[in-house]
Amino acid sequence: MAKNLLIVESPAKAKTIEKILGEDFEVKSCFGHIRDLEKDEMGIDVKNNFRPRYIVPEDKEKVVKELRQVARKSDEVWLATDEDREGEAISWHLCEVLGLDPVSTKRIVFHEITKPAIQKAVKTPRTLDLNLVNAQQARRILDRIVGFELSPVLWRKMSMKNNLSAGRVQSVAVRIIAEREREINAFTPVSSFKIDAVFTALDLGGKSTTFKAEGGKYAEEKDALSFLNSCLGASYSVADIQVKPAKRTPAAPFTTSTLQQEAGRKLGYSVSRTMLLAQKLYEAGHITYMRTDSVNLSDTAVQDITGQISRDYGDRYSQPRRFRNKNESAQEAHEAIRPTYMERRQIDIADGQRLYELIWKRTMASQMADAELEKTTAKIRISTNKELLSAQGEVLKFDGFLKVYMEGRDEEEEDEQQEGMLPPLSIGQDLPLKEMKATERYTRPAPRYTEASLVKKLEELGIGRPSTYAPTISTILKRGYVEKRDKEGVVRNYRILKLSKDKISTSTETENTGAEKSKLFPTDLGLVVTDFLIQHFDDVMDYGFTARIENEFDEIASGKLEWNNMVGAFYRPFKEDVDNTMQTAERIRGERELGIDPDSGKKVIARMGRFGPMVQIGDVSDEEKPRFAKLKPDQSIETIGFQEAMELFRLPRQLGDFEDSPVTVNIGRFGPYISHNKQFYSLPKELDPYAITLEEATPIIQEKRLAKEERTIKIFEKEKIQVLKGPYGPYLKRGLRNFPIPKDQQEKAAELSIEEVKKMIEDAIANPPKKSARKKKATK
DNA sequence: CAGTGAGCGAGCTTCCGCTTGACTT
Repeated sequence: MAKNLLIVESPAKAKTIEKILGEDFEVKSCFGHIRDLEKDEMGIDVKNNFRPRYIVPEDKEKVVKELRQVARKSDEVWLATDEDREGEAISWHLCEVLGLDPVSTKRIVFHEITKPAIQKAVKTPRTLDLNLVNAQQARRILDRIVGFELSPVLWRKMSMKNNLSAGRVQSVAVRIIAEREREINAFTPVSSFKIDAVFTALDLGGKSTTFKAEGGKYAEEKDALSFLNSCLGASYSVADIQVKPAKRTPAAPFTTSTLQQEAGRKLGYSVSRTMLLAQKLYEAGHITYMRTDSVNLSDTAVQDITGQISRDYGDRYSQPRRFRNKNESAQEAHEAIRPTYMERRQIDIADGQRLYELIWKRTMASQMADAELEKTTAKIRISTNKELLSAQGEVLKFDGFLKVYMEGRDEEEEDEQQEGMLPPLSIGQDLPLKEMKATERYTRPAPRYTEASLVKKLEELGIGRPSTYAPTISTILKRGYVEKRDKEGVVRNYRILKLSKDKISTSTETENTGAEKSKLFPTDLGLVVTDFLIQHFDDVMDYGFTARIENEFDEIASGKLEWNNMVGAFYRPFKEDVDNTMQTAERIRGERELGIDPDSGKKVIARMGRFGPMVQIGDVSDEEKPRFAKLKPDQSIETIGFQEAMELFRLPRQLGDFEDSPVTVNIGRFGPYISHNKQFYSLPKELDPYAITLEEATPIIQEKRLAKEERTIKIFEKEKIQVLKGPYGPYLKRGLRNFPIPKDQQEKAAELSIEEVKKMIEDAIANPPKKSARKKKATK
């Protein structure tokens, strides 16, 4: 048995370190936190100065048991958890659980897993920083208080009884989405007319080529038109040329958040997919740790990278750089995300190759030379007019880092101006005009968030940590506060005024606008809950809340503040808000009045109901019962109009009784249908669900029933299994699902026993058709 | 693919951050 036990957080790290340290050390991993607050009564003894009650969670018992065994047999235990607040706390919990003295136990840290770094760390151990541990406890306890006090408020005040939750991170994440949505809803596009002209000139080879120049913007069509009019009969010449050098600098190597953003933009991955693949790459030893907020590269890594650049592209392309973190809250326990060996281009993980390549390129580019450009601006004079047109061109003089990598762009950063090449021009040169246009362009609202741009925003606000970005998004989706979906655009007209061959013509064109793919939309539930939380807990919902408490955690870490005092100062007013809200606030309904129903004279309101967003005519206090209608999936309490709401009450329609049971028409997920006696009959396309009568409906029911009888071979009433005749032979139906009958037994379908049928269904479930086979069919 | 939508009240849910497998469909 080794003399020393060294404990790290990650098992992948443990393996490598054990090789480096040799026989004197046994290296074990604790798999992150090993203790957490008990769930009963928050796990906090509020009256006793917020004394926390920690327990070892069930899934960590095995790990702790093993660590205890090894620790007992070792002479000395070394704590080598990550160098940040959480890591320090994990080490402290290890002391508590393993019976080590927190004042004398050896604590070491390293930022890279190389032989010299680890040997140096072992030579210079320190002891636990208990102030830092206390800062972590304050963080943990405060998050528990916020989450476990706010969530029950929602359970009490929301009529929807699914498991709602609120917390310092998730609730602000939903708020960001909600506010963007309202910004978009409130946005009114303003149009203006942008002038651009196309000229012809000779290129370097003496061939005729065209280039574009831009003019001014006009708010009104008539002003744009009068400008074009003023250009009739004009001649054009180069008034001025300016050439300026410019450069572009590579982006820093990846952190968790930038990797998630870039993988989203370039590969279309969700943040959880990115993290899943990155985890695989890390475990296989291909990349450094994937949950980090540091842009730092170790010295050995920089050597490896610059060496690779020189070999691949020559010394001119190599330019070692140090990147600094913008974000002060970065805790820098790890390096940036980079390949462990730059010479490795291909990896054996099929799914991970594209992500690996992205990381490889970004890492290479970060240590490469700037790209050098030459920007040319030419001013073009109009003989009949004082205005100048401006043409811009860009020439890449030296590609530098662009040789391997170009950072992707978010929608909001996109500018419409794209710079191409300009032909050689000289001052005074005459330019023949090919055409000039004034195109109507509309202002656009800020785009909805993608998963990755939400992560970016959260990081900017200092909310959440690399290990929680992906889980936070999963949580707000799972709770139904937010949905990820596409939105179809709407068609809009725009005007074009064109000057060509000294004549002006006008036309109206159409464009599709507002279409979005895979974006985050708030649900009515998300909007209503966010409003409620802001109304009653504006401090916690504030975008600056996390930053403010982080400052206090830092003060605790530096010994200037007692953690219990800090938590107490937050708790007292917060708890008062919670108690007041519990007692006084009404049920959350998110109510909006839409108008008055002309038939009954009663109020029409949209609100949140027991089963989700709904419209209601009248009130429960009225003599007559109120009428209710559920909103369709694409409708929202926030935006539904009166007419649209009233439409919802046209269905379902009761047509009358048939065979002593009511016949009802409605529109379902798959189109209009009739329901009768718990059976559904779809409506032929030519029949209008709003106009169909009982006389028209009954034949449909009878026909379908007849057809069904003809198709039925056998029914097992008790088990609700049917044997049916299909176009390809007999098959089984249980509930809504169909199951095949094996070919050799199809002939005796009518004689099948219940045991045989049940077995067939079990077999079919156990051996589902292969995915690839189904996919092929679907794509055909 | 129904209709439900008030309120009562068992017994349930919930946070953030650190780590991976062991599960099922």
